[in-house]
Amino acid sequence: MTILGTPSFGDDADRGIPDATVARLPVYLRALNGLRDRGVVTCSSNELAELVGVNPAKLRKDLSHLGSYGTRGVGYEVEFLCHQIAREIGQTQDWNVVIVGVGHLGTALSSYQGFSSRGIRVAALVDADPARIGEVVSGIAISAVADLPALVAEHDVAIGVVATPGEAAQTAADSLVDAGITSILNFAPALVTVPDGVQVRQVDLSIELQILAYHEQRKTTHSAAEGVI
Amino acid sequence: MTILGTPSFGDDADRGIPDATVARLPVYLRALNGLRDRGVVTCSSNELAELVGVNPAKLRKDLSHLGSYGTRGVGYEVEFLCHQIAREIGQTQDWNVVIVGVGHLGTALSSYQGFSSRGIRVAALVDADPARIGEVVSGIAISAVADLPALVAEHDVAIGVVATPGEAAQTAADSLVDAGITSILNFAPALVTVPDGVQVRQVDLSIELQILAYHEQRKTTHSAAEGVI
DNA sequence: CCTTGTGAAGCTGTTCACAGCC
DNA sequence: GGCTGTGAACAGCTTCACAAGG
Repeated sequence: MTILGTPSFGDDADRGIPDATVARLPVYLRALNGLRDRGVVTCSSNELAELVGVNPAKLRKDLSHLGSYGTRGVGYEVEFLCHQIAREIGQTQDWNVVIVGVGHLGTALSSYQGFSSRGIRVAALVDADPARIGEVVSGIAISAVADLPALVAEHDVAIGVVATPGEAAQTAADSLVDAGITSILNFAPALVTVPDGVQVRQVDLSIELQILAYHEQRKTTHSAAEGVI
Repeated sequence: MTILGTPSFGDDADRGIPDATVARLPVYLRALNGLRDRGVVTCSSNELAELVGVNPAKLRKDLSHLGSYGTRGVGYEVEFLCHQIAREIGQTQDWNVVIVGVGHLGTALSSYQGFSSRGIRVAALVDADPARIGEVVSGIAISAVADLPALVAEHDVAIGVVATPGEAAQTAADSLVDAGITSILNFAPALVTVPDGVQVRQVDLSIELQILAYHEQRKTTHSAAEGVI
């Protein structure tokens, strides 16, 4: 879950799809890919909604933002819908990313199976530790931070991933911005600030756990004060 | 960001804090801890809001759900507010978690600095590969999946983390449920289904990247059709 | 003065329910 | 008949703006 809002995205009233829908399209696409791989040809909104755990009406409204790609009385053609969603969220092209920080987390990300299967290619790894430069991780040689601008240009990198310790996150983000990156995914447990026009999505693994902990706590603190009639 | 809603949380109208607020409290708490460590005694809603990047009014409304802990004309006392938020989100006690799947991701999570600093203790590691049982990772010996119920009981584990490959995620979740776990954080790129009463939060690292890719694509596809007057 | 706390307004997202079409 | 697409109602969250209080 991404916590912070994305204030001031720059361009406004275009023909944009609602944020909430954009966040769900990849989920739909994964389910549809699964169906296609199993040879399913068509699929109703009810079936797909059940599969991904959302309300069927919401699913239809989401899909309606892409166009009228369903057939009344029948449903959606799986193959065709896959293609349309993939086009909309930019999965027809591969996206090259660079990971800054090759610790445990960076290593895990560089070999994350969820990336390769979805058009995301880890094109380069960068680490601040000079001793690690040249070391090969997941088939990629680690480069120096100073090489970022060259790497970005060479591999046409559009997105930077910060996987450093918290203290180094801001420095890493700054290096990415200096190298011309305008979209950053930050896994470090720290808030980073960037210039206007640069997108940051914050993924804080401990916050997710804390949300679960909050609900757990409420479960146990539940035997307390019950309303008297 | 967590994508899917959390339908049917079981108990409803209690005195619950809105979900959106719960998701932000840990962010506020981190910022406040930082301020406290730097010796800051009081803090206005404007300052804190600026720090974490939210609207000041939203911050005040969020905090008002905890009680009236501010002083008009002055602000909030940092130390006191830390304590109140920590109490509310259950950070006064340590939460023990078990990680299922000790690949790169599981290893990264087991040593994630963001956990230990926030009351989350990795109490046990479990892997399906018999060859890895007994191996020590981040100071913890890997156990067998069959030992889950015993581990959960012994360490009073409240939350399970799934860090397996996608194919194994459902099996891992099932094992956790069987062991009595009712809160699961799933990092595998796969949807898992669980019985009613069990909470799942899905963290899909590639979805976050795809959302960024969508916005990147819109930036570049922008030179197209501009409205004619 | 200052800043909090909060009604009220506004906005975004969700759900319902049904018309339209196959 | 079944299912999509969508207006309309609804719910929840955000923002404004200001009264209340130090």
